[in-house]
Amino acid sequence: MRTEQPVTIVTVARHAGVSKTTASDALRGSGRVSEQTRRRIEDAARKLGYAPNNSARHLRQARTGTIGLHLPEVLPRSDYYMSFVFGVVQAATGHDYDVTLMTSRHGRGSTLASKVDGLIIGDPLAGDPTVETLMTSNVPVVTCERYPGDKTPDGVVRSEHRGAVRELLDHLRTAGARQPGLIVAGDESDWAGSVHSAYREWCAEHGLEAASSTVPFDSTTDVIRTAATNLLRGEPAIDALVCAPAGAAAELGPVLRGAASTLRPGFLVASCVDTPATKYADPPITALDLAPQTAGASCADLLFDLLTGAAEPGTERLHPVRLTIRASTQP
Amino acid sequence: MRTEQPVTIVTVARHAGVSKTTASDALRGSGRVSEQTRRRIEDAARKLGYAPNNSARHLRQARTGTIGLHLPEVLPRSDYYMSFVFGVVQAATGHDYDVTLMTSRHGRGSTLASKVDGLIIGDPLAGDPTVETLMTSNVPVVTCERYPGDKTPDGVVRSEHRGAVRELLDHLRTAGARQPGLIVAGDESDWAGSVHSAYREWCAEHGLEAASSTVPFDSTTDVIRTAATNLLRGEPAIDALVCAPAGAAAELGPVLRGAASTLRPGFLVASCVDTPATKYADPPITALDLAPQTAGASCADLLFDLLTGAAEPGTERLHPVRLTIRASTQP
DNA sequence: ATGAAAGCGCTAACAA
DNA sequence: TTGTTAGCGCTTTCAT
Repeated sequence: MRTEQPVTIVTVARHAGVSKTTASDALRGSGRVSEQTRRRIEDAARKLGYAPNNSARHLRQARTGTIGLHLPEVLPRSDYYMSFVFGVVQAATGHDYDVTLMTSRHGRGSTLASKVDGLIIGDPLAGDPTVETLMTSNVPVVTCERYPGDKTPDGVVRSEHRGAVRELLDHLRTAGARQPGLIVAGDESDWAGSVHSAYREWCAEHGLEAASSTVPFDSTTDVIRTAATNLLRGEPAIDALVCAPAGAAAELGPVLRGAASTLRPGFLVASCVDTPATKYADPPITALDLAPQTAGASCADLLFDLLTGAAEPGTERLHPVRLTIRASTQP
Repeated sequence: MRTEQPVTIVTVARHAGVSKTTASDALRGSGRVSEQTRRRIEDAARKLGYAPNNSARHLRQARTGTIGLHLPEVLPRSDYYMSFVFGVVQAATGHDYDVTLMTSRHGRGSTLASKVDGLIIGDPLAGDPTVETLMTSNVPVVTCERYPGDKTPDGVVRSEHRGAVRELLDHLRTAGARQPGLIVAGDESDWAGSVHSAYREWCAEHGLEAASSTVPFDSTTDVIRTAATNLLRGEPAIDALVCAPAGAAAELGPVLRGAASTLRPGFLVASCVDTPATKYADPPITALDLAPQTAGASCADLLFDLLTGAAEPGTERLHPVRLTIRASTQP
């Protein structure tokens, strides 16, 4: 039965014998009405099954109560993003905001951003036209990791990837690795760029030649395996492999088993992104835990602070990353 | 500079020298205005950077232009859901709907559903209180897979899992398996229930004793490995293992390598859900491709049809599933 | 402590 | 083909 006519705030007000205004104030707890009438109004609302009309509310308040979330459409190995999404939704919900998803399929034009109060962009890739459009919208934008393009977002949540990678490399060295190689995504993302340059820097400091292979951001396992195979073939001295695309290290099994027999035994493997796949690989893989869910929540919190004025435009917040050592780096 | 006053439809109308209504009609292409003035209005709109106010539009039209998407918050092995989400968003965007995510953290009460025109529930689990609330909302609901509770949703997109599982089992038999075992999620989800009962049925028809182990829907790899180990220990005759939780088969490596040495060689493995993890496991694992992205799109399409009256409440649409044979079942 | 009135931006109904 | 008017449901002045 979808014929029942909608319950508006006037319905409630009438039932409670008060005016629109009083009903509104009571239901939002503005502290303007007496305890007694407030209770009466709340009872009426509950009994009638009143639900506020958000379009009306937002029209009046000149806001939408919604934040947009853009993610790169990377389908393989999406545990990171899924956690990130849940983190954003959880925190946004806590601040009474809804979250609508915008992929790169959403139309261009500023129309996109006109429906939200703010935007969160997870891993903004340089050159993604949708991201470029969103970055120049007139609502506050928070990115997870810096945007490698011209515009600067209003807020950034980022991690000390450089330091974390160095820590990981130091650990490998301690574990006996002499020449670690790197598989890394291209420089479209700030994260991948940081990983790559931290690696090169570390190699230089230790008098090693950097041995890395760059793959596209959304590489499938095929591509990564080929890259690994070629890297190991081209640089026979490599005795440890660090893998930057999320969870991809876990998929290198065939390559590494082959390598372990032709190269030296005790070959080490590590990942720059921890996922269920790395945690439960055989053997479990040492990885950097990027805590995506907390990162997502942090983005939503920062955006909220920007919207309420609690944070200044230009704010950067650091999000902790933790090295998790597992069997794959314990020879 | 966020001080510039907003461009409304009146601004556009004034600039084009027409009335509000004409501007509105022109911009929405109602075919009421002359080609000439339409062009003039569109130019003005573009020049002014006009973007329609959705709250106002939706208030007027008594709809929100938004559909809610609820997913079980299953963090491990989330490739399936991520693809599903992108499918929903893509199709919804095509129909000019936004998608907002609702996890089980969203408050109870009908408030939840009052902000959307319709709901999509991916894998509704019996007993999830949020799902129960959503199911009794007064907007159309589409579920992916049937809801194992009392209420019936307005639309269902589902697959012939029973038939697919039988096909998979037949394939295993052809490949030489005499006694396939099953790891399956509990009956909170219709999908898991179907898989389980199809398995039992098939076993009965072939004069075999069903050897299955039930794990929670959101089991981590730990739990699944333990279940597999116990199952293999308890039923030594098992020479093939079918795994129902998404992608989990790929994480059974250690268990199966152990099994392969103590049990008969040529042990077969298959998964009821294809994911990158099964595709790129070592060896690649035979799996049922549930095509989650298309499934998501299908849900959004059905919901749209229900909203526009193009589909009757109670509609069920079938979504194809394909058996993908890989090395893990070719001894 | 409460009410009355105005108006957010838009579209549908009614005129011209 | 175009314009005028009313009103969606709500919150925010401004009065009382």
